[in-house]
Amino acid sequence: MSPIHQTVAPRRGRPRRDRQPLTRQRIVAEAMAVVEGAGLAGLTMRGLAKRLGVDTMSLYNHVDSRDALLDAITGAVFADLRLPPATGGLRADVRAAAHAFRDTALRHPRCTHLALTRRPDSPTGPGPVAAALGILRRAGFPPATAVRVLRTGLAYLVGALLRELSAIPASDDAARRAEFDFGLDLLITAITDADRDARRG
Amino acid sequence: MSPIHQTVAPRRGRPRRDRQPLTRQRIVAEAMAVVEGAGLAGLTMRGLAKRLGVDTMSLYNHVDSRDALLDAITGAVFADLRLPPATGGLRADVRAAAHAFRDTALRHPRCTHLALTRRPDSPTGPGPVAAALGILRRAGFPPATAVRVLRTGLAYLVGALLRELSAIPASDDAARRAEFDFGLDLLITAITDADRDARRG
DNA sequence: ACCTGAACACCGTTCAAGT
DNA sequence: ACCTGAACACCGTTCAAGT
Repeated sequence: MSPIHQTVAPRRGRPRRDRQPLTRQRIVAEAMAVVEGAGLAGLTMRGLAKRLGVDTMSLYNHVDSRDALLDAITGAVFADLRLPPATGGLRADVRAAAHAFRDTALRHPRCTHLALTRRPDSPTGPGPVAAALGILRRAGFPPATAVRVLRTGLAYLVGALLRELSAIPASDDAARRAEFDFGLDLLITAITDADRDARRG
Repeated sequence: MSPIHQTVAPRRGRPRRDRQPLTRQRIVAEAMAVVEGAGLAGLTMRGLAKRLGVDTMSLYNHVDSRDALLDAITGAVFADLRLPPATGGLRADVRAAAHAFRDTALRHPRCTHLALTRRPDSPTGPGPVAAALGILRRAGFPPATAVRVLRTGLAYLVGALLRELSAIPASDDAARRAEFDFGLDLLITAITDADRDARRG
């Protein structure tokens, strides 16, 4: 970032902010930066193009529309989610999965807010969903029940994170974390009890 | 609605869609109808004014901005929420409160989606919040715990309804209702168990 | 007090033309 | 294949003028 290292290659024609070719990936990354900095309303195709040193219409060679760009941001948020390897302990694994989700959310709060509130229902890619289902299946839940338990957990996650993401400027991380864990542990206890009951009877 | 009953009073000047004075309430009600019919993106100040038979700028005598109008819609959605009188049974009362919330949501799905995803954190007016806290306090939860339990329940509600509202065209009401109740009962069991444990130790 | 029209400063996107 | 500029059909909102 120091100016000393800013060796600018000679340019022909109109000055550009950079020489890298425009790609879909660069567009999405820059769009995410704009959303994090200026909010969703601050993301315009014209402003984004200017930041990339490109004509507005060039964006449309890589992205169908502003709406498609928002979908791409949503995809990028969830692509960032990685669940840790399962240990076999139901409580520990559910906790770890929920915290991995929360960590991703806190890494890009505004983009995650966007991702969680867009229509397409499945809030995560197939990878993490399969992993989370695996945790519940290994604990002994039959397939249909595992899906319902997972959906219940996702509902809590989405609601809790939506609230937390909106509260980020207002309250400190430790308080928000305690709040998140209270509800999470309540839910996990319900899940483990349901699991125990299912095994018993 | 029948044309027979459309007795149109004589008019002077340019034809108007109606003669009622423009009020904030009429603006908000019409805006909600637009959102339900055409989605949030279909709500424009210009289009809304046209529907009300009024110049665009007249809206600004009653509403500060489009954003303020969305806040007003959010308020109207939650104003529609009424919790049934509590019976004293924790499970029955929590169930009834959650279903009252869901009923309101299903009455205006798109406006509720808007309301649940807007930044302001408290998703309900003070009335229902106090009532819900009362249910938990009467069950024996100390004040701080009651607040946390309530927030956990609200997180589930918000997440579950957001998902359900997006699924409305796709799946039938009975299936969605069963899905909602599964998670709700799981959560209520966790709450009643925590309550029992708190009373015991 | 409430309503209006013109004007301002923006938008996303289509299209035909460039390289 | 990718980029560009002009143009189209919109936006929300300010402001000064009407009643």
